[in-house]
Amino acid sequence: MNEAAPQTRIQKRNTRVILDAALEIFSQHGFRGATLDQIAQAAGLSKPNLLYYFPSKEAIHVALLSGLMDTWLDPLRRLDPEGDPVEEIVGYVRLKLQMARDFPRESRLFANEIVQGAPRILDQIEGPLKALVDEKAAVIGTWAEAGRIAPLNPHHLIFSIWATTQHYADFDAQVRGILPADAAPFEEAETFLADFFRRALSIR
Amino acid sequence: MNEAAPQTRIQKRNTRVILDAALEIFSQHGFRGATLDQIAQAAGLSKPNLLYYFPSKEAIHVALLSGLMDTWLDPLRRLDPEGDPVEEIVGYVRLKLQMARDFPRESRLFANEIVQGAPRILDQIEGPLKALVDEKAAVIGTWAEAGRIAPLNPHHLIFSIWATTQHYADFDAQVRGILPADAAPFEEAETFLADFFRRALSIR
DNA sequence: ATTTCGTTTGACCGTTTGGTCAAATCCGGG
DNA sequence: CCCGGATTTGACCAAACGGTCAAACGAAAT
Repeated sequence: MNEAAPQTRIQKRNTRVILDAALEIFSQHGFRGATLDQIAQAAGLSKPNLLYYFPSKEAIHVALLSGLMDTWLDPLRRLDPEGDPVEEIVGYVRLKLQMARDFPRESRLFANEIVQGAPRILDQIEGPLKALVDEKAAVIGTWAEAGRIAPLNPHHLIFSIWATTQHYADFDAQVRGILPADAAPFEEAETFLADFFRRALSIR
Repeated sequence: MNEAAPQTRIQKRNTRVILDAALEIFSQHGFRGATLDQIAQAAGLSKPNLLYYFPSKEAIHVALLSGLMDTWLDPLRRLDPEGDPVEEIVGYVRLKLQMARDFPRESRLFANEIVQGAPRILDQIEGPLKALVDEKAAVIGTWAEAGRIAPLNPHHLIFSIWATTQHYADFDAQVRGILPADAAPFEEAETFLADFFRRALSIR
């Protein structure tokens, strides 16, 4: 079997269906809390059929995580060293919040994994993720040194952006439990976070 | 059995030992990922002995969550309406960050629970937690209206404090994977967050 | 029509898991 | 020292779980 090149279109379709179902289940229950039967049912397939496309439960999980990592990092990659510093960062905040709104399952998948020590993706964190963050932190650092934004630790600034935006996906249950029933968390958050980061960053 | 008043001192000791062991295991693996055998071993007791003190695995989990909720909310309760607005809020940030540093297991326990939809504590969130947050948000709201801090949505300001501080406990694996090996995440975070919130809040 | 290869499944297996129970052990008060 | 209730445990159970396998099915090509 040629693993590098997935062949038939039915194979492509089923792996997609499986990964989507697995995302739904894993993000809701975590790796250990999810069962192959649940994933199989959500995918509309039988359990042995799942294991025809993926060798194990863990293989599905790993495939999900590494396949999603790129998408997840994309907004940060777009932070432009040539742009206006405050607008670039606030724009990144907005993009990240939109991702939390539009892809909450992906956010919770990572959250589940990292809260439990990131056993399956620690190497990806220490490798490509760290490299990208270091690169962009350096950009923000030069902005700070040039006096174009407030002098704040760039790495921790990035952490604060991740924390505040992903909060609305990962802790959705808490946010909605506290806000009034008719509130629109993500719309309110967009206004708040844009103001908030703009105030913290701009030099006056 | 009188449930309202735990009797013997051996009962008190063992329930404490069990809850501490359960905190360790649940916070590392989540509810579904933790096993009674793991908890029993961590507590130095046999599995049937655990179930002599608690009727079920879920009962241990619930006891932990509700017992910790009070402690967890204490810093917010101390936010003083009569104090200096910016200093009160920055002080709250500091306290919350210290809790993340000193009680990461508690933080991760809640994180695990809420990420998965808070099925076991949704009523506590919508009840006492919401009440306290609404009360303190109102205080912050009057500060904002009086022009003593920047005009920011109080509820979302509180969310941003929770998100940024708990991030260092819940996503510790990621933070340490990205920061240099010799970094001191919590010390850096204290400086960063104090500056950050002070800049965002203060009127200049 | 037959071959061939990709796909699907019912039945099954060994292990793990939460929980039970009767019997044994411990321990303080009389 | 003895008694009765509190405590502890080895043995056990049923269900759930991840995973296997041989057999059946499907469809396209010859």
